[in-house]
Amino acid sequence: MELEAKYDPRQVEDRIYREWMKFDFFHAEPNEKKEPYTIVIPPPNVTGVLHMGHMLNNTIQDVLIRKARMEGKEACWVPGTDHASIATEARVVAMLREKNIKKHTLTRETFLEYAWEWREKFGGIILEQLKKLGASCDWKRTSFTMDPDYYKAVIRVFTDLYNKGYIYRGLRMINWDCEAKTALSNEEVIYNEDGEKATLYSVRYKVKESKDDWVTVATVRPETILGDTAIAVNPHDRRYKKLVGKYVLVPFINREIPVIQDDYVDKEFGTGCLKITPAHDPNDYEIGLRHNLPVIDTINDDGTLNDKCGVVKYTGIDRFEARKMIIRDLEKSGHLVGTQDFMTRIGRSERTQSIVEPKLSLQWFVRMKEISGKALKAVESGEVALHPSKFKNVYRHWMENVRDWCVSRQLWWGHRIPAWYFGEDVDDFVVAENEADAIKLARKKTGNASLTLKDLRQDPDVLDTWASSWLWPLEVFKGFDDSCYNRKSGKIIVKNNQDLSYFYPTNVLVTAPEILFFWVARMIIAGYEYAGKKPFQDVYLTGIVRDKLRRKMSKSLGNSPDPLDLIEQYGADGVRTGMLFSSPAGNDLLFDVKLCEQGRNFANKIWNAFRLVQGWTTDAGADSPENDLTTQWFESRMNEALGNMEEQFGKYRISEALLSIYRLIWDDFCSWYLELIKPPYGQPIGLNTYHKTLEFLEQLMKMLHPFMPFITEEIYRNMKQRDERDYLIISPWPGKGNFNRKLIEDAGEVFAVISNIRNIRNANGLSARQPLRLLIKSDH
RNA sequence: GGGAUCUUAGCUCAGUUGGUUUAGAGCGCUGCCUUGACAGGGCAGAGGUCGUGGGUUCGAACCCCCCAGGUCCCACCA
Repeated sequence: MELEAKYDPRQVEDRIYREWMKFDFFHAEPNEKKEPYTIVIPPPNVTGVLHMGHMLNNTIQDVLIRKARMEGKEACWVPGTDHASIATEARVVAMLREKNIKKHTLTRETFLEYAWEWREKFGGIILEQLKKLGASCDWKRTSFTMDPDYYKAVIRVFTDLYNKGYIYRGLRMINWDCEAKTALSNEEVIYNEDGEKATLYSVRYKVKESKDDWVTVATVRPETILGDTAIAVNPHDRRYKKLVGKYVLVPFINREIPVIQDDYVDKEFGTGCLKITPAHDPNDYEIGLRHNLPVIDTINDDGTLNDKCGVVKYTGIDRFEARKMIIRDLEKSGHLVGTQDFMTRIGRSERTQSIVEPKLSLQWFVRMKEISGKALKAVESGEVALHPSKFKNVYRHWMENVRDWCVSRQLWWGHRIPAWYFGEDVDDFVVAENEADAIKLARKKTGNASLTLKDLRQDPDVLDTWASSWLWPLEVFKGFDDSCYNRKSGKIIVKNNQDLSYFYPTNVLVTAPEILFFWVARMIIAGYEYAGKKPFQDVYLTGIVRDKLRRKMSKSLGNSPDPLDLIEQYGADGVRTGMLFSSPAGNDLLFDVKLCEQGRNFANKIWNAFRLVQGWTTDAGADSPENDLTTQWFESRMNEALGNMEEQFGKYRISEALLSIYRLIWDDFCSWYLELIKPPYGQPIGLNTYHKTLEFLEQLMKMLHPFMPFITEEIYRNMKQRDERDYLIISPWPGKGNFNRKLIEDAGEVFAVISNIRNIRNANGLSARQPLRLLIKSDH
């Protein structure tokens, strides 16, 4: 067989992947004779495309799952996608806008039809891309967070949490996106890094029944003045002692509001007086609660002022336009006493970029403190181990200060909240898994047995995406299936079905630190709450993929290479090793295409080593004691490296494990071993040495396979005649072999001598290229 | 403001409980070699008072304190 001197991944990778698929090597089933090894993929956004972060993340998962598979474990890597409610809805809205269709002109049903259509069209792309990377996922288990069973599970869990008292509907200060008309979680609000320039207005309020006494406050949001219900000063501020208890008048409308004392107020800031607008500022809201202040909500959902503001000319005007008008009017009326530039941080919606308004709103919340206790302990005690462990501190800090989780989103794409309203009162609702149950409950609650579905209105909102993805490790194994939970006492406990009891808890979760709280912590909570068990043993937190200048890779910067282009150019093997060459857990990865080039070069090096060995002829008489010694040395060296790799894998030091095998192959095998045993051109090699060399090559391919699955499989299949189903991907991981440290050390000394000879020859202009054994003979 | 973490060769990072590390790797750099697997190759070499200043110790890159700088997370000031 004549082999090309250049290894071309394009002629190998797709073919090999199809062969693996043909024999169903990726699929795993409960098998009591084998130990399970499970990974669930962090489900990418269903409409997303592969980016460099995915490449890194999924390469690591594939390395781990392939190694486990070779170790004889029942290796199950569950793939899937996330419906990603906000992100996907935003994309569908944008797509419709291009067609000149506005979302609000559509019914919910029509909009969802468009969304599903969109999903059908683009939903599979990212999974196909993963196949290009070589991901050996159990595709038969592919899940989607809005699959019918998954949808049911999410609703079931919501209902259960409500029944247990962990979910409540409450008036809370939330971040409001006036453009998308939706609540945002804190995590979805972004702040400009350096802060932003704003104007701080000094506005004076007249003290009631005084001749010319005024109180001056500072504000950057004069439009909220009309919602003021108090002025607060610090209790220790002597300047204002005499004002406390008096009333001042709100400009324009002359509402009488009290001057109160609260520790929150900073004496040093501005004038030391703070206007209190409970409806439009979180801190003011808290102060309002403490002092029983009325709440006057002056801003509509779309950001315009409403009639509660009390001034007709501002009603219906957008808040920023109204601000301008109010400033002009304050100036005219003599209330504005000064302005100054001021650096502040302005929150913007991650999706729409519009400025976020704090707003009081009825939303659904999960009481996090009550259900997160076990999850905190699990990480503290190491029952769930974070890698690197420095994230333990971060995790603890967050869990100890966890806030209630606002789970409702004013969107259509997602799991619709299973609450039904039957009246105008805040308590006129029921929570149930389905309409039939809802009617029953509503009849009971109202005492009206003739109530029908028509009398009920389902909550229009959907659940936060994470309220579905936190069930991922359970529901991919159908944990909330009808047959697997019991409803005695109205509570749900996941019973172990066959898959679940075998594959759960999973072994490791590989994900980004940025979603440690959104997702990882919540999965741990859900795991203990519903299965009574942790969802995974280890959490491997990857770094962020950055460019050479340490900038985060992003679409807007245009500094992110297209992963598929990279694969086309360097092969999946090359890209995988490129990603891994520099990515210790938790450290950011400074990506450089040169690393992929290094990976591709490595593939080529291996290919040529194979080409050399494959071209040899053999002769039983050509074996020599020198060659025997050489094979003994290499065997030792190889086993030493294998031990190192095992150790590194145990600590999730994947890139170091790769470096071990990289050096073993490049330096020890190619540069020393092959050079030492290489027969003179055209001459045969000793039969024994030859067989040993093939054994070595095979073991090296095994050790490298998790990292570079394609080229190793190709060589494995081609190095000798094999059975139809004898593939490297399922071949056993090499057992621990002995190694002779003395032999390795001695060889090191010998090699140093040889290097020295080479140097001398080099200096004398003699060829250093000739086979090492001739070199040694001629100089000794 | 609260917390975490980092600072080792030109770059990116290892250095495990302080003593075989006279401080290592990969890439880069410099020089030399090149018809016999591979120029996408081979060999060799140069490069670091381990951020600053103290301290503990027989001994510190490693432990303690101070300072300087970087990164990240959380909260957020009208």
